[in-house]
Amino acid sequence: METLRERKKQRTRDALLRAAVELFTTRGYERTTVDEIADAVDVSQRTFFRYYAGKEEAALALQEMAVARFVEAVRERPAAEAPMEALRQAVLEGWDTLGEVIEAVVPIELYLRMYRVIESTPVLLAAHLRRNEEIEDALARVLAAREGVDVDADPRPRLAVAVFGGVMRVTERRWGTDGDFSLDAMRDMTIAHLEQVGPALTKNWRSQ
Amino acid sequence: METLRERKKQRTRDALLRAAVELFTTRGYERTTVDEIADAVDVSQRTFFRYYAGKEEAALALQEMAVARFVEAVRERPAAEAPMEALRQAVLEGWDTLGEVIEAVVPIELYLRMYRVIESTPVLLAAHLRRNEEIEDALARVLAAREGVDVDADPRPRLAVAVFGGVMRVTERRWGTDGDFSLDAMRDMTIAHLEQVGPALTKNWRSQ
DNA sequence: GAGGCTAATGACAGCGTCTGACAATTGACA
DNA sequence: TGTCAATTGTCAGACGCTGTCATTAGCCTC
Repeated sequence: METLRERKKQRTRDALLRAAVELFTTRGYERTTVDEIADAVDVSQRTFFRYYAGKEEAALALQEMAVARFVEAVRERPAAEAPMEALRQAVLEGWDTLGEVIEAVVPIELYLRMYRVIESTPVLLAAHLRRNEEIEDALARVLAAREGVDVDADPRPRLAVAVFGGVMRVTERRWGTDGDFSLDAMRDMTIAHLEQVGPALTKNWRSQ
Repeated sequence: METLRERKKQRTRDALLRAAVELFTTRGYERTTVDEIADAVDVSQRTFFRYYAGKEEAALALQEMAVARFVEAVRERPAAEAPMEALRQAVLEGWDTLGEVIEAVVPIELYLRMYRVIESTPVLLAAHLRRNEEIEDALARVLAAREGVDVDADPRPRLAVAVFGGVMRVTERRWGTDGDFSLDAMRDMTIAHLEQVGPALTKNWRSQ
């Protein structure tokens, strides 16, 4: 079992995250200060920075949990699967099991609201996109290993992952701005968009 | 002809940009302060912020010039061209005429060095990626108009642009880290990567 | 070409993020 | 229980950025 010290740390860590997300989703990211977050948990500002490298990191922490799950899912996909299909299956798995990961810390509802905050806050969106690139890099390595090619010499792993990432970004954005803001809607949109990539690149858009 | 006031403003604007890029590429982005930039041009810190919204904007200003050119090139492509081909031609045009745009303010050499600074500085890379998304949005509208489809209802314009953007990002990254850091190398790599997108998505990587 | 008008600048004060340093507190473990 | 190490609070300060107001400098009219 864990030591008392570790449990205490985990508790303040979670409390800080909860307080931060709560404030971000109500008052907005820019208009909540680190002092307010620290005060809400009754710790010093300095302590906040010991748990999170900055406001940004706290704002993206939930996303990070979901993403870690997704990358793990890709790693565990059967080696026989084609690269794009492995990514597709893993991301769908991710959406289906999102609840388990998030609910351990905050209600899923808060996660969804936080999503929109990220999308509508320039500095957060920027940080989110940069993080996406790091993930794409990791995924390219996984795919390259699966297929037995050199990720630094052969551009195909990175290209495939970049295309997939691009499609997912389009999906994310439409999800955040369109009407149906549910996990099911996200699932359906993911499938639909992945099916239309091919046609969008090659076919004539007007003949429809 | 321009008034004296306008010429003076343009001169300080350029001087600030030159000083900023000069310092960023030698001392590094994080380790140069706004005060240092302002001092180098002999203006107050407050004046710097009147010309550039922040350090970030000054760091990305050169990129911004090149990108504006590229978007304009896409707009002027013949309407008969297929979407992806229009993007391809425009970006190649962009690389070929880069010198004209940049040399008006700083030597092209500085632009190339600044490129690597952006790529290796987390906050700058993040801002760069977010800006890319804004550009992709604009491009999607252009393509949609060309093809006569609704950009909000039909996902294909955004998907096509996202794929193109993803490929360009992979190219940028390899360009910055690989050996040959010249505009010609960038040109060749762009062509090669665009040719390999299709195969990377559909074909079996091992049968080669 | 003198004077009034307006735009540009400088100087100053202040807020918020983030870091380093040191002292005080609190849990771990013999 | 007493020692050691980890965690926290406090303080000082750097840096980015903004609002405010007085000062300067170009512009335009009479």
